Amino acid sequence: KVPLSGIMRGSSGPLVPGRVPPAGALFAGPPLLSALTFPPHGAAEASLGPPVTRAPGPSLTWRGPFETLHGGRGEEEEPKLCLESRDLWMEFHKHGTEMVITKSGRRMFPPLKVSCSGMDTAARYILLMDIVSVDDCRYKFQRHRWTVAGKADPEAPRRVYIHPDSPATGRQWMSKAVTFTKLKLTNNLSDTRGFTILNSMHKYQPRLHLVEASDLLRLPLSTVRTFVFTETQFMAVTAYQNEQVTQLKIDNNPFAKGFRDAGNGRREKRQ
Amino acid sequence: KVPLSGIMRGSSGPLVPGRVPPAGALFAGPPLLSALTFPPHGAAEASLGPPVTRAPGPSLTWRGPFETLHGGRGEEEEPKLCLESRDLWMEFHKHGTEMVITKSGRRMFPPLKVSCSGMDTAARYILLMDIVSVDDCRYKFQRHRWTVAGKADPEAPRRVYIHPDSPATGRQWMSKAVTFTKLKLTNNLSDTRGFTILNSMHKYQPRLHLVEASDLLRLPLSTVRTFVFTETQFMAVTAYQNEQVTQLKIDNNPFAKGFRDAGNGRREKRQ
DNA sequence: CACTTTTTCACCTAAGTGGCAACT
DNA sequence: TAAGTTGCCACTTAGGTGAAAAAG
Repeated sequence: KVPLSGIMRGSSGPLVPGRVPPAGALFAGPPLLSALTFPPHGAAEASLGPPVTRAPGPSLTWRGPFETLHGGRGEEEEPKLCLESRDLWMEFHKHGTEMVITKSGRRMFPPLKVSCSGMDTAARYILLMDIVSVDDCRYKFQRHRWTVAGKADPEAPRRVYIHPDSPATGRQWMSKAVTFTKLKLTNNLSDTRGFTILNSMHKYQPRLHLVEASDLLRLPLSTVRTFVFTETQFMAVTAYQNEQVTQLKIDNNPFAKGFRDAGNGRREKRQ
Repeated sequence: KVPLSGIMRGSSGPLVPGRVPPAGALFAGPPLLSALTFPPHGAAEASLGPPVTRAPGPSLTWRGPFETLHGGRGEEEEPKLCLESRDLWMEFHKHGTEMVITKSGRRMFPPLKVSCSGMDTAARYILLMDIVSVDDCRYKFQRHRWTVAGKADPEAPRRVYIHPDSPATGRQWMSKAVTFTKLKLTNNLSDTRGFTILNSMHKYQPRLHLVEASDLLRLPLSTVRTFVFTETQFMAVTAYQNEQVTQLKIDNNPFAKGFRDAGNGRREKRQ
């Protein structure tokens, strides 16, 4: 039970053989930066048809523009990401998920959580998340409904969140569900902490990007696979609009336990 | 004030240009592992003379065995690490610093904190910490004094703690003090979490190692510089022995505030 | 016995919640 | 006004303290 290696990396837990420290040198510089500047909604999805704004069926998974640069890998299995806690996401989704954004940064709830499969156990991967706008509209919430309230505000600076376990081997990614709890949302356009900047009252779609880090030497030709779970779409808000969404947050987020009723776990409907 | 890059790495804060994600591939495997298995106290310091067990003067800084593998860099400046909070360390040191070790892992207090200078702003470095025994003795605390109580117990498995910001550019290391707060000490020989394993009632010396990661391709020939601050030596204990040390901890560690007296910040001396 | 280690505890820090009043 | 945003609050989780008692 003693780890074979005596090397530990700060915040990422024990460093067993295969668990590796950061791979900076090859990652920096213009080539990768551009490779990581994933196309915005409009450009990226144009070739795939309009976005599924309301998703009645299961999630849509599609590939990014770089995937085609490498041909098929023959009989090799394809990496897959499966959304965890899908039931909870669907509960929110059917009411219209809302995520609070604040100046100081706010986590998402639920957090995006995926289980991985089909990866090359020995290959090294980087897992990224970004959030793109779903459409060109600004919304308002009136009479218990979201309605379009005009054209979208200017797009905020694009940010990419690299999962802190990156890079890791396929074996490690597949060994347990991967959670993006630490990602934070803000409406502060001049944020310097790397938080994801969104416009309030706009609709967004989180995306995950899987980058094969073994190909880092030949970036930006790396294989990049993009995964989209439409049931994770949400409206960015500075204060909750739909009180059914509020109640779902209170009922399911441990940090909001203080707002639950003692007995039945339900709060009296106010007003 | 807006970061130039929109890339953020999970737990390590914003990823500005030059702040890079992990560099795994080149880091794993036998060559580096052996390079990172720094020589134990006895072997490493043999050529430099006996360790300074009690340091009346300023810290001693010396270089590791790999440093000589690369010749001098001509007129280039040499990297330097300067210990922060030296006054506090000296307060502890003059009484004989003690650090508690537990099965579940305990932080150090004070934490090792250094400011960096003289680095190549563009080069990439990894900063490591390990803790080596100062001598071959087991100690006991009797009549308010530490005295030798026999020969040292068998050495615990050697562990190395990689600072979570690693690797980063010289510019980044030099931009603000670097703290090793998250390192944890344990006496659990079968620890699987990568904590640093120590023997209770033995004397230890923390060390910092600066590795030029630009040379990763040719490890283990990399330049490694080792820095030792003798005023950070400490005795590993499972319970504090010297009550003056206990009082210094209570007075200075925010987490121990509950044991401070309300008024004067001093607790009544018990028994 | 003498000495060291383990466990549990009250008390803290640090930070994630939605409510709400004040502000724009 | 009406709609949206901000700051502060009580409450929560999560985890870092030494004390004290219990155990070895």
